[in-house]
Amino acid sequence: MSELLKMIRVNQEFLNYIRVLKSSEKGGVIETIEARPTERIIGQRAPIFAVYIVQKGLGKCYLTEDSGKDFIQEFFSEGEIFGEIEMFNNDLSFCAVEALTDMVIFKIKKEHFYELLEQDKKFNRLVLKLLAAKVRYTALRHSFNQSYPIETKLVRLREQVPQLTSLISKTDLANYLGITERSLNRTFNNLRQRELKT
Amino acid sequence: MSELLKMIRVNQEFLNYIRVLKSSEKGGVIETIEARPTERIIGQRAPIFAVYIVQKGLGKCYLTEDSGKDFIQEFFSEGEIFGEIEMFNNDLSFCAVEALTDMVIFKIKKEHFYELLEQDKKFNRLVLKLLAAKVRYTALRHSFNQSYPIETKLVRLREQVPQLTSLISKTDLANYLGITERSLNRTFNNLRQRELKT
DNA sequence: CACTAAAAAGGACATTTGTCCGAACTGCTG
DNA sequence: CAGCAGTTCGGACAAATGTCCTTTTTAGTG
Repeated sequence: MSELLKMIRVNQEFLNYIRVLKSSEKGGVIETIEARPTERIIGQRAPIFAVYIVQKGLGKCYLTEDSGKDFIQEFFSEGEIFGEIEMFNNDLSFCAVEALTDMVIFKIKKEHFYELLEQDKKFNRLVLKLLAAKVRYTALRHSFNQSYPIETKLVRLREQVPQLTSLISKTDLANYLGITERSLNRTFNNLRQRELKT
Repeated sequence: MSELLKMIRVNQEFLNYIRVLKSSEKGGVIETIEARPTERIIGQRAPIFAVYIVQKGLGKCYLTEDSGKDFIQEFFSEGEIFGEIEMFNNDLSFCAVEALTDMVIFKIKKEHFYELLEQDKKFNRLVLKLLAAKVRYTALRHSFNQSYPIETKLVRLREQVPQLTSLISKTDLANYLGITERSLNRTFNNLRQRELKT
């Protein structure tokens, strides 16, 4: 469970297999692109023509509500895929994806993605698996987020990611937790105070 | 989007196809079971040996946090599948599923589910599609839930499900929204007050 | 129809979180 | 190093939500 709730998503197994494919005779369908920090790779409500798999670096997947608030769904890193959700129901993207560090990303065009799904059993199975993991992760996170006070959430994050605040800006952290920066700061202070006393 | 955020999940397309399968020569692998209100179909943290598809009735999928609070992930009705998430990663179930009304449910054992995935392209595609829809739904709901006050959430639900309170108990509603019953009542009262004034 | 036990609702107060804005800090530039 | 612009932080107050427990309602039962 703790593994599953990691805030920074990775999928080494999938990445490995993409690399295998890339160096096979069919590897031509797998392109490589790069992105610099703050660069937007896909936009919210945009039509999607390819899936993307993170090879290196860190990105965020977030959506902007009508109220103007941003909510971060996931931070993803090595092996995480995005754009695939939209492929299956021909939907517009519900998240924007933006680079936080320099990123290197595999890109597979829609038609080739479909081909792989149909013709490559292992690929198909890995995609099923990763979708299931995303459902599970998203559901558990939602439940956790609703059920505990901010302080508990922060403590958990820090346990997972010791370099938390150096990796991720406070604004992003607040948007990931669905709270304001003010509340985030306050909670950090409370924690610090309490830790000093012991 | 409004369609996607329906609180009571259905999947007519999938149900239709299961019915087709059921009356095909391979239909033997699809069993039918029934459940009465309050009956638990799968338990939290239990190993799962089959997937289930709702044919009729209403159920809830919820998980109990360490704190003792219940959080309802979904209400599902016709065509919704459950137990499939656990199949792919060999996990224990993260939700319990319980009947709210009389239910009729298709049941497909693990090994037959795998067979179908491998041998039936259409089935495979439908499962991919439905997993993607679940990710999308879960993600959008989480974001919405974090971003708006209780009142907004309640108003939306009532628009969707006019018979809201007769269909679903207040306790369940509160657990679906991740709030206490007290807050739910208060919000209902506020709404009522305001509506009387106009 | 009065009486009671159980369930649902609501009052009073505490706590948490958000909003608004001024104070403190940072990194430039002249 | 003074002065300034942009950014971050935190104080003061407001609003939302939770906790606890009493009151009210409901649905039986003799």
